[in-house]
Amino acid sequence: MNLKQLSHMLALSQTTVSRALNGYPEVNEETRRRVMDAAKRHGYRPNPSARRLATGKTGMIGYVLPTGTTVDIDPHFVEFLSGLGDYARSHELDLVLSPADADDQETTYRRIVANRQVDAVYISSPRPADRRVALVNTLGIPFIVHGRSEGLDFDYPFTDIDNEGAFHEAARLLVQLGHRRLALINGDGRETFAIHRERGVRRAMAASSLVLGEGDVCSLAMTEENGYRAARRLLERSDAPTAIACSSLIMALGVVRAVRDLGLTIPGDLSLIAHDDVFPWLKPENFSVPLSTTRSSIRLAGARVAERLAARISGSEQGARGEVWPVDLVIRGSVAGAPT
Amino acid sequence: MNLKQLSHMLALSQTTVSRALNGYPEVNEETRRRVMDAAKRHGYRPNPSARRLATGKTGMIGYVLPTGTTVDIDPHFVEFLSGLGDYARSHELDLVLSPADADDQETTYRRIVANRQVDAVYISSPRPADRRVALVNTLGIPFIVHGRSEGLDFDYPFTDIDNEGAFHEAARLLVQLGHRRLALINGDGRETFAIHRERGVRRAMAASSLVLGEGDVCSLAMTEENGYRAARRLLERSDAPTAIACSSLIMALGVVRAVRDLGLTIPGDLSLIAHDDVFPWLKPENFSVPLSTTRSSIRLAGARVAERLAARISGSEQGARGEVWPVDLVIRGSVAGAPT
DNA sequence: TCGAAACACCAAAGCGCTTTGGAAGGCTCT
DNA sequence: AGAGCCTTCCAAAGCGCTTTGGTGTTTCGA
Repeated sequence: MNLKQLSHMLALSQTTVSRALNGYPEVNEETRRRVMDAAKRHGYRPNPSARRLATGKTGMIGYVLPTGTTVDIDPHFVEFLSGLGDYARSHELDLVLSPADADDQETTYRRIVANRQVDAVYISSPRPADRRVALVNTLGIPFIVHGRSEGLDFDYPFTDIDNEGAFHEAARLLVQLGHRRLALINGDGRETFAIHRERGVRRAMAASSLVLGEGDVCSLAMTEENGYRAARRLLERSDAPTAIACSSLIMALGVVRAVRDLGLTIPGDLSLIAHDDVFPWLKPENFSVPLSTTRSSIRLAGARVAERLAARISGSEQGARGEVWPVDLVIRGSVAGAPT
Repeated sequence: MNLKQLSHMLALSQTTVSRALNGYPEVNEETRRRVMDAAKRHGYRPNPSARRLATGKTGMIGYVLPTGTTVDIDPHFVEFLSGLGDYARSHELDLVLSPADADDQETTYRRIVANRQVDAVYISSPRPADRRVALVNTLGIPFIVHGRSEGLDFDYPFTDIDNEGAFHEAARLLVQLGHRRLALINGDGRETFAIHRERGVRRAMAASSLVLGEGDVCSLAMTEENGYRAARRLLERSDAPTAIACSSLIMALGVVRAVRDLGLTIPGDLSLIAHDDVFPWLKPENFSVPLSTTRSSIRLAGARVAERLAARISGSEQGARGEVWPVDLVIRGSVAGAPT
């Protein structure tokens, strides 16, 4: 059932039927009702390929997925996706993932924009002076950055959490509890979020004339194994830290294992605070010693990004507004005063 | 730069240029070279929207993503996606995720097929007599099932791992080691993979005249917390199992925690074998007691599914061939003879 | 009563590609 | 030399929608 058939059946022109269906004003309400009714009754759905050729609108949002045998997709991605999908579903949006060589995403961005494959894109895990952000900005496709870049000479729309503030608060608490030697087990140091978190810790320490030494911060991919290795390295030093801030729950698993392997205890020998993106399958309160966390639901962020993308597509959002969400600090058993 | 401009610039018809570019035989090789050359020089890329309207081919594969605030996307998904993306990238395929109400995926399947939004789809986490499989089969779109359904009155193409065989082997080993009371901490019991795994365990036990009691199998969503709860429930019984087979590494984390909480040890009091889908961020060899596993890379499965989908789209694969991959049994420190 | 504005509708021209149905020219073969 | 066949190209008709640029009919103010 296509438009021609439907309009023929209604003894109307395609123009009128199309307009009736798309809510244009220049059509009699009575006629519109007839058209709407017939469309529903015959299950008419405009062919998206045709509509898309005519309008350029696709009803899809895009994401360039870095791939490669050595590239691991972040497990956070799936939670973000949950939120995004949740919103997208209620607005009849689809998401298209365009796999790209991790080292050459630019080609793919150019392709999807040139081909008008999607109405908008989002960018995640941005880095300082991120070239992808600069690229999509000049290409002129609507976009939202999940996270922030830095040092770009233009403004752009983003949704981020207050990573610096979160880790500032966490470190401040630890310092207040008497800890003098802190360490940070961070994510990939090239990403902005990691930089912000480090900045937060440093700022809190500086307020008490403490410094985070070169060896006190580990920036690694967020795996359990890396958490373990980093913790071992830190804790086996003679001036081992008495408190650690950790960028992910998964790494925290490794930290806990290292602590146990070394015959130490939490929080007796080490206080630990980790960032929690809120996974349904791994909860900080269920750690053998309940884990204090800086908490922010990445799923909600996904929904929000989708919402803003939709708003940008429809034109109801414009400009380069960035929004920064506060992060909760949740205290549980894994922190205590510094050992004397 | 569109076809009309390009053909005009070459003083050829659109027909000829189109055919030259698409490798049709009825065009002079010399001409083809000229066309190809000009196309490359001017960066001509056929507009996919137009091509798609004309041919119906989209260059995309589809996946219906169940969503909802109470629905959690499996973290396995992201690993599968890695593999899929890896293959898709090298074949210029994109993946479109269509979010759907988890309780009504049928509408979405019908929509993407009716709208010809994708060339093929894959279905994951199938259940016995899965309606989605039946649906896409009748809708006539090329598809591959990742996993298997059961009790369908037709054959269909799938790629699955030998879940039954894997858990049969695991249980057989445990029985050989003298264990008499086994338990299974499984995934969602409505899914085929879970049924197969249970079947494997039962078969191995039956061979030694053992049975898996009603209370010896827990079928739950694969979270750390559920692993913990299930293990506690099992281990606090007077006739606690001396060996557990577990369907996921994440649940195994919970099992290990429960064992520790109860003051028991692995493998002294409990032998544990878990299924490992091979996550980069959580490895069985890094468990405090290295975990024995049935191992199968879900990432490779993703790549294989993509490969088969591409083959089906191009027509080079047909029929309902199902393939079942063997699973490795990897013995590590978490298994030992039954306590006496 | 007339002209203008408002209303309700339509024919046809895109959007940019593929594909059908030729057609012109050169070749072979008898 | 003429029939028949390749080879190589082309004009035009789709694909199914939106949108432009109207037309005919009412309504309304002056």
